[in-house]
Amino acid sequence: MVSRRTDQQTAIRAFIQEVDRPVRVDEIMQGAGESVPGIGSATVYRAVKAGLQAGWLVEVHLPGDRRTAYEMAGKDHHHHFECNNCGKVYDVEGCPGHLSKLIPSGFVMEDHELVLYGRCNVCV
Amino acid sequence: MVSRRTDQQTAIRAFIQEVDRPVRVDEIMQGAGESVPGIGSATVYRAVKAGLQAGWLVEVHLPGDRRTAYEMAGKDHHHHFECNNCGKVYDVEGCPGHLSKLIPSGFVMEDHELVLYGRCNVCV
DNA sequence: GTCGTTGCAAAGCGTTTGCAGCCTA
DNA sequence: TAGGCTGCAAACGCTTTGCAACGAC
Repeated sequence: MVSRRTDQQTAIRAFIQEVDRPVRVDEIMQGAGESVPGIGSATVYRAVKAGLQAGWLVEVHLPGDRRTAYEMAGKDHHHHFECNNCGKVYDVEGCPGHLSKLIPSGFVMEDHELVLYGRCNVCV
Repeated sequence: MVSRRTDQQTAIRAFIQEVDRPVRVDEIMQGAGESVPGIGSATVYRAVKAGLQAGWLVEVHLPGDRRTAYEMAGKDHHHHFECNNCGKVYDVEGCPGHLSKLIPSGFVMEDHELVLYGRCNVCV
């Protein structure tokens, strides 16, 4: 199975790369749809799944939102900030660290996920 | 609209209180179903929604799981630990703190959510 | 021309809602 | 008895999948 280059795939990847923050499927459809009108949701879902497997995309799960978001992989370790007003999600660099001291003895920590909430610089 | 006490409501609340960790609707149905066989999912969904509004329940969102979990409200500030092996979720006391220093200037932090992953003491 | 890709529509999955009958107060 | 509560099934929103037409190579 050799993959082929199509306008849809190109537009989807270009859009996600360009916005540089986690985006959901509906946003991708809208964004990539400006380059390729009429793009179908199944195509976007298939593209992000392929991106995840290929390793250039990662999932971002936002508590309270049933819809999965996606962003480019390969960034430095970071977390996310969701604006309580406009709903946009931003990357935040840095990490509190030393989290393994929080867990009970006998448990082993392998990873963590942190989401901050508040108001972004536009909505303050 | 005066609420009435029913076996289902009692069983649902008793189960959630008893397990003392976040549980999903399917788990509640199974657990409460031992006291009240044949309990319907709609009843559980309506009960947890009522619990949220009444304030004795809080939602717990687990990244990567589309299903919302619930636990008793009123606990001290805490976070959650999900076992990568058995999938169970445990409360972890404590908090890294000083998170507002992570966000860009111009942003205002109002809240945060942290989930740790790894192996619980049973699955190590 | 081959066969991976696309868009549509149908199917899945968790959750919500309409409704007739049940049961608490 | 009144009207809130329950279970069933249909409806919903997001995501996945089947399928015939399309188009990259």
